[in-house]
Amino acid sequence: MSNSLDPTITHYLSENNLPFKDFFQFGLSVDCVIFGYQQKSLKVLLIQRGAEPFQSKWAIPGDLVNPGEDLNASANRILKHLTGLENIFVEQFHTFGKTDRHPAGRVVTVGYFSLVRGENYQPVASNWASDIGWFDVEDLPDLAFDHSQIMDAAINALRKKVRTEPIGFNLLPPKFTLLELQGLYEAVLRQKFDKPNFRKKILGTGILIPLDEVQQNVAHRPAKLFRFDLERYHSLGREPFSFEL
Amino acid sequence: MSNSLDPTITHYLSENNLPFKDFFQFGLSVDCVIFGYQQKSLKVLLIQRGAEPFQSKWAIPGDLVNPGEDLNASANRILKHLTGLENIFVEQFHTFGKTDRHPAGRVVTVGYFSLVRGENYQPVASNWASDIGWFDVEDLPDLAFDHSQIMDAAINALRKKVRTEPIGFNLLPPKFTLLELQGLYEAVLRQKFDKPNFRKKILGTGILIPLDEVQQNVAHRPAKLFRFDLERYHSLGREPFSFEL
DNA sequence: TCAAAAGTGTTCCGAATACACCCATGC
DNA sequence: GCATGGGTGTATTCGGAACACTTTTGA
Repeated sequence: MSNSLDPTITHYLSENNLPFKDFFQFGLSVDCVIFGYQQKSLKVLLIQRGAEPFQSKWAIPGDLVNPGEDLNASANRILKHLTGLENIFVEQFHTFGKTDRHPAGRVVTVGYFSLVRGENYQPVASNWASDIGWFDVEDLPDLAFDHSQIMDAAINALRKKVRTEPIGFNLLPPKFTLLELQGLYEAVLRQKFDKPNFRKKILGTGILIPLDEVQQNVAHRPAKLFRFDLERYHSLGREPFSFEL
Repeated sequence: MSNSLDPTITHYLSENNLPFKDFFQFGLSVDCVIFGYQQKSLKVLLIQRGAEPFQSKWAIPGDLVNPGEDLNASANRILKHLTGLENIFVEQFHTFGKTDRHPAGRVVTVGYFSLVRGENYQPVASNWASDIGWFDVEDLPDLAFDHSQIMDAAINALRKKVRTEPIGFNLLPPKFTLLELQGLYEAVLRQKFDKPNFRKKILGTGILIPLDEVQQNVAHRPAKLFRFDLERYHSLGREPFSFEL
């Protein structure tokens, strides 16, 4: 990475009598809202801060971006650090840059949300987290910084995205039943669906592959297992005009 | 804005043997893709760079964020500066932070897109633009930096948003005909619509107010004028489950 | 009277909805 | 047997697509 200056920038700075350092003085962080689906509820993974400011407050996991690190790499690093998982679904949704959002100075944070399966993560104690845990999205504690606002935006982004793209599968194990899938959508969208119609709709898309496997050890008729077919999804034509999703 | 340090940050830095300055060394800019609708086509406003790097290349208008300035304020400042307009539709869509995206160093840019009506702007020459002009989105020149990528993302964000929320009206004058509205959607979505069905669908939403006015001096039956009713829109219940917009 | 665009009505079809009903398993 | 969830079929309704048609203006 070069330290030479962009003539455009220097020109601008001298025109406006501004010292150079003021313009490369931003702190940059990534915050990652990690969603999970457990006990038929949508959950988020939060950490409890181990230091001031906001010591002992719950917060969205995040970290400063390293100077030579891409934003996505930063988000993946946080996920790896916290859950031990790699190659999981992660997506940027909004950047928060209010001047007063961080008491230490101008720190702009890029918000990501991530979807992980079940509880198969490694909770890792760290220097910046005294505790870590899953919270129901319907019952969240007060959060540090502007994290409540970031959380709201993340949940809205998830709800919006889940309606138009088949990302919900990232919250389920690779093999799942249709009623598990329905429960997931009901939890995310806070909405009940009719079982027969849900089946028809999902199966009608052709993006689910029925497996030759069924549930084991259940006190009722065992359900057939399915898996999501990403290839078939991509080979579909889409997007009618709806205007009001 | 305080210059005191976040103990979390300093702790982290000392733990990792990293100098403080490395973490507040980010440059931050805002790039604003300005869309317009003219001659039945979707256009964007570009500037021609007056300085290196990428001198004389076309680029998305943007600027460094001032230290005490919110991101949205920055976007609005750029719009005001370039078009003379205030209070116009603007929305953040994505943040671009590849380490090598700017030759001068680590500059992260927050992408916004904006919708303006017709050509009622004041093209302003400036120290960082040698020229300025509208380009058809279907026929764009090579752009400076990673701006082609940013432009693609902006167009996709607009297409996605225009399907689910009534933002298209920001590209039209306050009073418009249904066929003008239809032409706008056709240009943005690259798709033809059936006139009778389009009318029924739009009118059926109840978000358009018919005015007691018609077109003047047209060589055919003059069309009724309508305006968009934001209040009525907000008082609507929405969102069925579509999964495939 | 003709061109051009505005505006309406009707038919058809497929998807979404609302149900009623049967099936397989563990206890 | 019976409780529990798995799974299917059908009738109805609603909205979208296709398209034929009439109306109003300027030239």
